[in-house]
Amino acid sequence: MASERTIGRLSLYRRALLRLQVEERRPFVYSHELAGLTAVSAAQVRRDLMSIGYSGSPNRGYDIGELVRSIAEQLDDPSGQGMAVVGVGNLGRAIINYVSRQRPRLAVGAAFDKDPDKAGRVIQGCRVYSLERMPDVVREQRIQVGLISVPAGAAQDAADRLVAAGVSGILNFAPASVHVPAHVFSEDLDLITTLEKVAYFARVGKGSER
Amino acid sequence: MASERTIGRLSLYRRALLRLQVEERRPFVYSHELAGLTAVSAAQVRRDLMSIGYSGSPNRGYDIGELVRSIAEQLDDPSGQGMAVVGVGNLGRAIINYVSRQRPRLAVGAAFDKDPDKAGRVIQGCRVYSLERMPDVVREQRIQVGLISVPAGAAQDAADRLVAAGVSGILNFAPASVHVPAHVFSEDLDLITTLEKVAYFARVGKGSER
DNA sequence: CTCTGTGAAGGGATTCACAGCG
DNA sequence: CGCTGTGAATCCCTTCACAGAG
Repeated sequence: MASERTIGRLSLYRRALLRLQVEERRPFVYSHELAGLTAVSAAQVRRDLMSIGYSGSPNRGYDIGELVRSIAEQLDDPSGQGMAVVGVGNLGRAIINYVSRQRPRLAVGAAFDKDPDKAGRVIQGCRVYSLERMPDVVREQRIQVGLISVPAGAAQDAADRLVAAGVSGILNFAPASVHVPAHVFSEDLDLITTLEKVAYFARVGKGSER
Repeated sequence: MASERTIGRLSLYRRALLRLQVEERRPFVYSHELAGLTAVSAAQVRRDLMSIGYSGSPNRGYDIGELVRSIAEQLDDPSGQGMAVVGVGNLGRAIINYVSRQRPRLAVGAAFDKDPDKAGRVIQGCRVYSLERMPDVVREQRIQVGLISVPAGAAQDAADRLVAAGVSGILNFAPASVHVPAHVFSEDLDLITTLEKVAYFARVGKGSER
């Protein structure tokens, strides 16, 4: 129902809302306030909230508590979703670290690396397994999402193994696109490419977004 | 001239082309081959190349060498562009490491951290300065792009300092949107948000892209 | 009044589909 | 033939603008 862009923004809204709830003890927000906090237009915010079927009140705005619950109902799996990281290099370690520190509803439950020396270690509360163990571990821990942080040349193999093991979502940090079957969702998050884009617009100019 | 999306893909194409050039010694590619390597449609590839004014030949495809040069002409600053990282935590270190390992045309020339103990150290060939030194260092090294990898609460301050120091592009990894003046290009690259999006589509399904 | 919810309009980006060429 | 280059069509996303509600 909700589009890819909308889902991304819902996650953004939720974080802003939680911050509002904790820092100020505010019970309501207007669409334009939420917009300001997330660098999105007010009309866009209303559209997005409409798409999850949540309604605010014209004179008080949106009830923050209820809204957070509505968003959670969309985004979160009630039984929790596990994730696994493939590739425990610098970037992989930083990701594990970062994600567990932010404590979202998603936890990195396992890591995999082809280096046998790394297997058996525990990084940031996350055990490292050999690639061969992937099918078992993924099944046992009901892992649905795989993060790929291996070198470019190994990315497709990592994706294939993840798919074979049964994950249905992949976030690929490697500087190479991976191909997956149609039933698997995959997103490439390419640092170098993004960096080159920013450098380009830093040079030729093109106002910021919002 | 070229749109934001197109610029991102040009960077993608270049990387694929360079790999083709090195690994196979192929002189030409067809749009559909380049498309397969980058998870983009063939028509899209042709459109993008058209937008930078490069023309292929109907029977041999595109000359890889010339095409790489054409893309470089668009993307790269002939005199080089410097970058700086603000926030030398786990993520910041991984970024410095990762970027310098990939050796793109962009080099991280300096890092900044508010922790005085970190100032003076050198990480992966990159010196860490105190935040106060930013204006000088940015000017001296002609740094145009700033990467923000500080905690959410410090992101806007980091952005303000970077802008004041004179950068014209910001890539923000912190989980909070930053606001910058219109003449500065800024992109938020939010790991948690992206992760939640992948987890969502892993759960509810929605074929992969391409 | 100032807000929300939303039909309608607008704007981009992507794909279609085909002419033209070697 | 099979490819490129490209107008036209399509699709999706965002914004406009206003009715409706308190």
